[in-house]
Amino acid sequence: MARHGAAGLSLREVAREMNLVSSAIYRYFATHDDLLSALIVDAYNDLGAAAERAARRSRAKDPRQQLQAVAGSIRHWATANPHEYALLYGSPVPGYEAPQFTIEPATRVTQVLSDLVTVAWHDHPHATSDRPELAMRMSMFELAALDAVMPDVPDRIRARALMVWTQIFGFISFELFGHYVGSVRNATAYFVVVVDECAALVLPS
Amino acid sequence: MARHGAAGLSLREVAREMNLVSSAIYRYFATHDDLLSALIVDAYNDLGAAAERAARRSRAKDPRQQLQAVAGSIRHWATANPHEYALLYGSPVPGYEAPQFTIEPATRVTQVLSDLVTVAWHDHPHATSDRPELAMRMSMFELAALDAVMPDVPDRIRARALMVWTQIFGFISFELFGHYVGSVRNATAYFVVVVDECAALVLPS
DNA sequence: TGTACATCAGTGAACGCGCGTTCACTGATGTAC
DNA sequence: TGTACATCAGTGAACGCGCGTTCACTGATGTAC
Repeated sequence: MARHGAAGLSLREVAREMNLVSSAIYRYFATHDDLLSALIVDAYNDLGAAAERAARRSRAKDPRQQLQAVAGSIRHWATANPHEYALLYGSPVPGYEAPQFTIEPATRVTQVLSDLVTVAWHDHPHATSDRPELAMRMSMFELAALDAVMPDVPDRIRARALMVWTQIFGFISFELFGHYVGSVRNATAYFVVVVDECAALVLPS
Repeated sequence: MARHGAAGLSLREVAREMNLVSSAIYRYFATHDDLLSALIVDAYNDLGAAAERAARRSRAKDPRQQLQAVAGSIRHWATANPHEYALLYGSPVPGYEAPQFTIEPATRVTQVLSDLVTVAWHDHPHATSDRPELAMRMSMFELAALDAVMPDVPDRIRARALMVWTQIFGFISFELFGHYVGSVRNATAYFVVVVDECAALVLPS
């Protein structure tokens, strides 16, 4: 229903994009925040579906290429839907608190990355490079939700998987929000290099 | 002048925080965008100064601890000034195009990181771990402004320095914008681990 | 098959609000002679 | 030392605009008998 207007933040703008009068929105959503939540859920599902599709299509390839495929699909989605991306990963909307039911769609894209790392680990358990200091520090912080997400994967790999997740979205945010202007000339090529460096952190070489 | 109101985006809000009537702002800034630019420049300088201070204070320590100090100071500033951080690194303000003179203040914090890597490289030129594939890919993309920034440092280290920069700000954005809720329990401890992993990428071990 | 009524999707006018911007003004401070 | 005038920092009312939200409404579609 609200699929068309996902670009804009304002209720009236969304209505306009759907060729509706502003009050007609209240037929579907009780309040502005409800509309926002629906847009957010829609966007998360759209992104999640894109990542899942990329993972499915690259299933036969080696883990590194799978990561490239998934990361590339995330970046591609973000570039194609910059407003939606900013809605999900940009500054939080002031006064808006995301309700519980937005969490599950948000985890879909994360799940894809986690599964990739988990499968790769199970296939080659000891093949990932490691540094002892990191393992030592692991008791200092705890990963909560990831307990269920990456079963049997050691904490140091989990910590790095979270880093990779951060790196990918940090890259996309920097690129879309203009912080690479003047520093990176070919963002697409640089992204491939970055993802490859990430792969070295969490995947068997 | 505008130092007090750096938290809010709206001209009237800034005026309010300075205990001024909204029209009084026009004594100092011709338009809303000019005010915004001034706030942005102020915030970049504030952040840059904090990072420079951290670098100066940790000059005697080893490169890894210097990186921890600088990264920690960036995160500390962001946590203490979340609105300013969002203004600089969150979603771009719609319709606002940052003028040229905001670029130089923006590079201050980057410069601190670059200098750190450069000095460490010059002290121990061959001590940084390396992977051949990365060096091969380097011809595919080009770093522009960094030519002047990290003299004599090889491209593969430059590429990683940019990754580290991205990782640090990606982390802070994820933390401040709520994407670690449910995944990371002790963000401070995890940040130390992440920065240490970053150090392994660009600094001599 | 035809009439009566309920449901549904959307309209259009109106509200109060905060916004950026303008404009004529006030009153304090500084400078000239 | 005192008066006259210019400069300066800020006031306060007003403007048009887009916003979220309300409310009574219209007209098409579906259901009951």
